[in-house]
Amino acid sequence: MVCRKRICMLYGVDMRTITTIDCKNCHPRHHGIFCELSTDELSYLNQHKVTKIYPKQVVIFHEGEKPRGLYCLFSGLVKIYKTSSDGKDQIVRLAQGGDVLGYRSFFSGEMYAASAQAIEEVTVCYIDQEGINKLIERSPSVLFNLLKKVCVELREAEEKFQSLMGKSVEERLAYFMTMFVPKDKKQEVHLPLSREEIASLIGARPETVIRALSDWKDQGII
Amino acid sequence: MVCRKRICMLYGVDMRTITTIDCKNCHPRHHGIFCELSTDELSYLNQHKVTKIYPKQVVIFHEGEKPRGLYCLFSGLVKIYKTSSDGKDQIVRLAQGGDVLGYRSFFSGEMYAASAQAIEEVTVCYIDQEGINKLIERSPSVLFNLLKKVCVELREAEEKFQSLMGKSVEERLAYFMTMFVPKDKKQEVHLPLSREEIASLIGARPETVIRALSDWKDQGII
DNA sequence: CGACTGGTTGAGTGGTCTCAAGTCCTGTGG
DNA sequence: CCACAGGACTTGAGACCACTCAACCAGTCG
Repeated sequence: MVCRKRICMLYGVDMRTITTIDCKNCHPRHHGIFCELSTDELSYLNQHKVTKIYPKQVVIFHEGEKPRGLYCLFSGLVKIYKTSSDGKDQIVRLAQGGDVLGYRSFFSGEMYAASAQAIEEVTVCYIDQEGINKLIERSPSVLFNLLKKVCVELREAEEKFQSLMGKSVEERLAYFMTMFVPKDKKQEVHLPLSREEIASLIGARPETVIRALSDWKDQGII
Repeated sequence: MVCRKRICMLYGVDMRTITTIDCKNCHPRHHGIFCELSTDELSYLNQHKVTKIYPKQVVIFHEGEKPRGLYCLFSGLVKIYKTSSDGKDQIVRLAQGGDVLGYRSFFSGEMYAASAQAIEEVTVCYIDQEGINKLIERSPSVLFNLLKKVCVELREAEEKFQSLMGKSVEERLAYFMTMFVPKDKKQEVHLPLSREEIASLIGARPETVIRALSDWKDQGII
């Protein structure tokens, strides 16, 4: 709360609260950790969530803060990043519609291990700790489904690690691109990321990223 | 069951069942996913587990099989590996005393994503699906503790990914070594792994691993 | 002894980083 | 409107790292 107020003051933005999103019709939810909720559980969630819009550039939560609830991303792009001791940011991953932010730290009881910043304007539903606890009390099966989903994410994380470890920058870049262009290959995609941000994300230098992209352009792939 | 019988037949080994390990005194358990069990829960686990000894080289479970229970590693070293379509093995990670094998697949309801093979003689406690289910029924808080622990593991997996992505082979090798020598630096460690296995584990070529190790030997670090 | 396997070393090649310079775009002030 | 500054983007040259391929060594097994 304090944090959000501070952000509003800092950026002088209107942190609008809207109520138009219905969890039942929330299409992006289906690939997040809340994909297996019953209609009853969904309507509970719907009543206890708050929908917020964060403008571009606004930080949703900071590394080191204590999690107070879950952020369920409806639309927009969020970058999750860590700030090293020398002040440089390293992007850990991106989150899109359907992703739930901060659930690792929320459930593990740790402080946030990274910060989250809106890259585009972001619409996000917030559920506080009390809401989650009551949801779990009402239907304990939610807990098992969460465990199931987190185990799947853990497998995916390890597979990603395994498949990218020791691979070339070009391969890592290709992997990253396919994460963001899973549709038609002919589709034109506007990436709201700088070369430097892409480089940070795949653990490379901006120059190398550019060279790979130029090569692909020359070969007509892009 | 079928699998274990087949292994016994294949390797002509005696798959001894011993009952000397008491979960209450199981020291390695404290850094695994069962670190937060109450004494009551532990004694339940103790009554429903089966302790087995797998000799060197024996495969504990195979990639693609359906998980039927959890393997709680007491002592010995296990390699977790995937076999690619061209028949080559890639080592995903190693498991030591205290690690629980196969819990991701067990809870996510998926087939095993990798195989597990004993590198040294291994002592492992097996708890079947029914045992786990009843444990969770008796004390639902177990489920929450499991979720908590898996979330911590997920964070650790992402941090490992982030810190090693794009790093040099030498750095990855150093990371791997510290995982196995967290004690005194003067300690002599016998690694029951071939150079090729180490290379597979850190995503490099055996020659490169050897060169790094030779360098360290020349510099007196090792 | 010869075949085989795992460990080790060397030479050559290609990929990635570093550093540096040049280009394009955009906002700003005259 | 233009000149300019600043930033992101792009390109180039050199150094270094890791991979590939190849040879050699040590031990084991038949």
